[in-house]
Amino acid sequence: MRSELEEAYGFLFEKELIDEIVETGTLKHIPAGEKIIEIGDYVTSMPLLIKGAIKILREDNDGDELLLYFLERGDTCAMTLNCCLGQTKSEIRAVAERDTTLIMVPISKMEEWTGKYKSWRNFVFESYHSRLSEMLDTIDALAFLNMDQRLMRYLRDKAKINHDEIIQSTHQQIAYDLHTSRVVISRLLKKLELDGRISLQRNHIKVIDL
Amino acid sequence: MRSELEEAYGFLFEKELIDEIVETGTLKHIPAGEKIIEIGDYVTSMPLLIKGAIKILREDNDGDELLLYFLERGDTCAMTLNCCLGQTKSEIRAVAERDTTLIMVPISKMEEWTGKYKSWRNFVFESYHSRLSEMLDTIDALAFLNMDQRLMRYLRDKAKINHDEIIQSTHQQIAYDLHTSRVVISRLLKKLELDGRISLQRNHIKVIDL
DNA sequence: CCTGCACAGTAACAAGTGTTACAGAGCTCA
DNA sequence: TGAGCTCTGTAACACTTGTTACTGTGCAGG
Repeated sequence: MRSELEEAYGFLFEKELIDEIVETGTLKHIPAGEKIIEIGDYVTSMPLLIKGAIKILREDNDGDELLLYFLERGDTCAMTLNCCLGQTKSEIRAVAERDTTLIMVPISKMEEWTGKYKSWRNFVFESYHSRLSEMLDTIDALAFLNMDQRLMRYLRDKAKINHDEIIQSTHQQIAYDLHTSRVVISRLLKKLELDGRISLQRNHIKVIDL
Repeated sequence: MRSELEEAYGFLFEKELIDEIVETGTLKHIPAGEKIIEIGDYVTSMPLLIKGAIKILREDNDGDELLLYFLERGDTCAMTLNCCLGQTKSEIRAVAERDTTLIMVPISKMEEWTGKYKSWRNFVFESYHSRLSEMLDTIDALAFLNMDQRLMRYLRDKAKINHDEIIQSTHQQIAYDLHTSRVVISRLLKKLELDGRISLQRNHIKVIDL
């Protein structure tokens, strides 16, 4: 655990803080596709992402979903921070995008470290900062982009987060993430293929030039 | 300044912190409609809202606007916090929705107080928390609501923030905030009037039941 | 009072997106 | 090999939203 923690966070946290994390945190492996946090869950520990990737989803009353953003190594979930500090239920769902390794830190330590370690404070603020930026990007996409551009952005992000130009998704899964219908995605993907920007196979998409 | 500060924040901050704010902060009055922060500005002090209301706008490359949310007394702008801490340019525009009074606190104090005062830390975290929640609401509205529902939500919020069921706006101004066209707003407002939910006059709208 | 302007109402049409329906292609497993 | 399933492609249509154009109304200033 220590070595993994040092690799992902060593340049951020001082040694004493790393020691405390190793002491109180627990390592957790999550296979791809598995749910990590569900809407309405009470969150009692905060995840530090060591390896893998997580996608954060919003859901409305009718069960319709929307992808908010992805998290990578070195990230934490500001939404979870939010819940921990506010002692409220989770407003979002978190799903492992790939096989993922986390360190779970009990929230009881949060307040203590925030007063004690400047590096921890900076990390928490930096997390909020990143997450606000990602939310702004999401809002921009929703407000200012058409579905074809949102789809391109999605494919770019997905290829990047998985370090793979082959995207293993069905049209239906993409439609859920973008909160639209499968037919719309098929239509637009076909158009992107005709434009030579992607190539389509059953169950996966190869990004060529987006 | 002290009395106003105590009225708006006294229940939050300890006396020593209030003293420091009084010492280093400057009071600022902004008339309704005036710009407070422009996109791209470097932000060097943090506003504490004493009186009035502010609206926070996002803009895309074509100059199209979108209202993100309103701020009221006791709020601060997490976006500004963001900029201060990250030393980056403002990603948003802030405009006085009504005549507004602020206390501007230089960012140099921020880091110091964050280590020193637990109440300040809580306030900053609480601000991030509120703003993330508002952003989530905005995303929900964009992703899950039709324009008629977004318009109703807008009118409700606007009436609430101004403590007035008369909304002093032209259709064009509303269209800008919701990032749509004047014709669309006129159409939907007329429908709301026919449903008995609002009444329309030149340059203002009266909320009846939303 | 008249002129000019901003604002609001409305129609007709265009574009983008969502829905329904169906067909065919590819995979799995008996 | 064939049955059953999932996934994809496509057509036809409906709905929401955006655009253009024109009209009328109310207000301000000369």
